Amino acid sequence: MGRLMLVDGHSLAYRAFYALPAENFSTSTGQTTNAVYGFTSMLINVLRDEQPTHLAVAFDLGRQTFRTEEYAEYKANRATTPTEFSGQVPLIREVLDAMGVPQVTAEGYEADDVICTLTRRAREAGHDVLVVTGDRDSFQLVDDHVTVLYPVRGVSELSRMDPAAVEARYGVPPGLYPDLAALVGEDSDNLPGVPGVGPKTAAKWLLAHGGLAGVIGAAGDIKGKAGENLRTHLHDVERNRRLNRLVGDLDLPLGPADLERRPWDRDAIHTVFDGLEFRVLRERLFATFDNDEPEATGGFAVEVRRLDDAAARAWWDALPTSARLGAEVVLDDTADTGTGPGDGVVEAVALAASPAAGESVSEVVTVPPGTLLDLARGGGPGLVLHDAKPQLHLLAGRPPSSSTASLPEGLVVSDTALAAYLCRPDQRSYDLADLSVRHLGRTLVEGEEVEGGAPVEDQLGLDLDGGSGGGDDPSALLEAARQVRAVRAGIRAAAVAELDAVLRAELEEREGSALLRDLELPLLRVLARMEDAGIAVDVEQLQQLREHYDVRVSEAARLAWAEVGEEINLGSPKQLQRVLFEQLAMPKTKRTKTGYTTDAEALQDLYERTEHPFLLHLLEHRDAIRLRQTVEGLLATVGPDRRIRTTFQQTIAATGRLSSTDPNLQNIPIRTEEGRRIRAAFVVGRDSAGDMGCLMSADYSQVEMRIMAHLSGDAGLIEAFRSGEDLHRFVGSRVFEVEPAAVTPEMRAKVKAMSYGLAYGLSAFGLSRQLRTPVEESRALMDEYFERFGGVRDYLRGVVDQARRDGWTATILGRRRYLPDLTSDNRQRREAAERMALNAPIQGSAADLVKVAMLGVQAGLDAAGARSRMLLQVHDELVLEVAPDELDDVRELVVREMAGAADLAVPLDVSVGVGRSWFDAAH
DNA sequence: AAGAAGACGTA
DNA sequence: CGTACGTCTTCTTG
Repeated sequence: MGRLMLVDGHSLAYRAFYALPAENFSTSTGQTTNAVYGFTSMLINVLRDEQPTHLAVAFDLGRQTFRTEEYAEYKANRATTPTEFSGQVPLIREVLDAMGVPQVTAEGYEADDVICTLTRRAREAGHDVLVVTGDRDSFQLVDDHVTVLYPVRGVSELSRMDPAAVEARYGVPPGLYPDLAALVGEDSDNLPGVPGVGPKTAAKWLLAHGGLAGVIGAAGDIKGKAGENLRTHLHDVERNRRLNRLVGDLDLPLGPADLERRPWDRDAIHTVFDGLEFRVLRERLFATFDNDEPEATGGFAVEVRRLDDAAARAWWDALPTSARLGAEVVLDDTADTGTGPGDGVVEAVALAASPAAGESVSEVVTVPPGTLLDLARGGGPGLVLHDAKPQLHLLAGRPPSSSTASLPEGLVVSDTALAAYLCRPDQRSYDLADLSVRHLGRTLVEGEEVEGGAPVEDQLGLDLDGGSGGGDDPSALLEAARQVRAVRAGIRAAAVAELDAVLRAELEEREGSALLRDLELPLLRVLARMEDAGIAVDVEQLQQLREHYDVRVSEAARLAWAEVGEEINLGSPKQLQRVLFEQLAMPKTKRTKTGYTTDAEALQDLYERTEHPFLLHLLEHRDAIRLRQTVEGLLATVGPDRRIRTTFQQTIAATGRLSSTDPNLQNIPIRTEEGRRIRAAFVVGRDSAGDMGCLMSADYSQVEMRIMAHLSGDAGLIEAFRSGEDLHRFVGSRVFEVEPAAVTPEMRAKVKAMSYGLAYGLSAFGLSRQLRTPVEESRALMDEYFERFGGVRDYLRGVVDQARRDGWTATILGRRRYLPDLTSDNRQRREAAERMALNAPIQGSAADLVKVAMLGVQAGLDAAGARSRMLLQVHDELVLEVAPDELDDVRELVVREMAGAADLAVPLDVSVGVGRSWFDAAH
């Protein structure tokens, strides 16, 4: 006895398509996903709620069926299927494939017939059946063992149609429903019924005459207008009944026995859901899945021994020096350090040796952090951490009094988050629990992820909530909590140990091992030291700036409000749209998903056309409020030592770049005069030994174009860089066939935009929009450009071809980016992937170079025992704080390391500036 | 409370 | 209809 769930795929997808606003569901590549989302969401819910043992989804095959053959008008009233919808059906099928759900179709028949056939056969096998469909014809299948779940109100709610429900709704038992539908007609199928006969009349007749045959037989006796209509439409009614009868004897490739639910392909689900950008839905899916089949995804069983200093030393010494230990700090987050949320005290480090084969319970020890650091200083086993940098900060203690620089060399031999990132840099997170599920097929059972933290406590037989069994001895409770923390960290350490082995093999396969070992891993410590250092700011100057911008904000708002006569919220695009396009009836701008854009470019354009002063005040307000917010954000993060400490993210950007958060110091304004005042507030500070001398900013000039020249081998471009001539002037003189000296600023601007656009996959359309010139002109420019620099064109083509063949692009150092969408049937997705393929080797190689340079600079500073230190990296720029007497040495070091980061076909040009502030150091 | 959308800062 | 990010506000949804 099982429970078979049969889903009408098209019917539900259609419901979802119309229930969810398409504009709210699209991927970054422009694929609409509302139907996929709605369908999948509904499926997850219904699986969760109904727990079927068997499952299949039926799909229609085209529009030609035996019904259209009998009656050409069948469903002919339906508008042609929107392409937005049909494009999503294959995606839904991909989701189902990944979920291991069988799909059944039958040529010439509809999904309903498939469902009817499977229902019959399942009933014969003794199963109960649940039919999930938005097609009312299926009500004829309902009986004591067959229930239809019928969506009402969009996709969020399913109505449970059992015999009683059908009868309550239509006044007839399920068996008579198709008779009733034949009389009443079905608009959605273009089947007209008897005029003037609705469900009430039809039910009355059917009950009085025992069914449609009876009604037809007694047609002559039925009085009134309705009876007359019945007699003139008998033919329609009989036809309706033939068409709405579901076929129950199809020859199908699959029977109920083949539909038993099977394990889902986690990797496929990740791939599919990544592509669809369904993050929450994936979590819901796994939540449902894990609850369904816990035995398929056992967690980590650990046995934790707490070692004191002496025991830890003995344990450590017994390990082979080549051992790799999965590690995770044990954080006592109940200890209030008074320094903010998420802080705590490292009470121990959990260490897990790689498990011996067949071992089901991992042995984990926890050791005191001080002991561990001591031991590691003497060499021996290395640690593998997951997302090591924050843990290194915890281990090192809080700057400025402590620094990760003090941690033992060789402490961390790998980082599983970095390894996973190098394997697949496009993921948006490298959560240990996700990776564990994905690569180990094991659920990382963590207290936080389960209601009430049950699993770990269960494993320990503890009751932390202070309930009846918990006892009220406070020290016992504290001890129990400590043990829970140790077990949680121990589980993570055990997972890391296993993950390390798997990811090392995977990374090796992808030829990324050296990148991890020689670049990212050493860089991790460099970044940690930069984060430790922070950058000094002039707080008073920032406060003055805030006031200055604040005045600008108020003044601009006042003037803007005066122009429109009401105090609208100038930060609300919605209210702005109302004022601009309705109240002031300005010409419409570019469309967005929800209306018309009010971005700065559009506002500027509108101003040029209307000269309405409101627009100027609005732009002024935007600018000022943004600058004020930037300053406020910075002020909020200034530490007690007047320094700002960012976090560099090493596993976010798919191209290999770093990113900076909390606060983001990679997007401090520079383009406008007003914005640059913020840069001037970043100043040289002091270290433990006293005042530093100056800030130094060193950046690569045109690094991406140089990499393009190198990678393409284009003789003209290489010559441009070797000649020492201004790049854009040189290119302009070639493209426009004039002497370099005769290149006008306009010509230079055009080729400059073209050159930079190349690396982004710029189109003639995009170029024309940017240059505000006709498309033909920009196309001509592109043609001329490629004519002169044919190597560039050949290279760009070659990159995409290679990536399509191999599935990935690679940088100079072999950093890969996988782009499966290059072979997508969806043009939008494919072309977006092509642009990424063009850009990834260039942006990524630049990122490689800067990282190499950073390692070199750090090594040079360390070797010299310098006080000077690196503070920031802004993609092609390094910012350092230089000690007074080290300026010349550091300048020389930085230029040497940056320029020598790679041996390219063109020189790497580095420009350096120094000054009291970041602004002054700009050059 | 959490997420989407729109806007905009950087390279 | 140009790549890669992060963060803010407003608005919508659960």
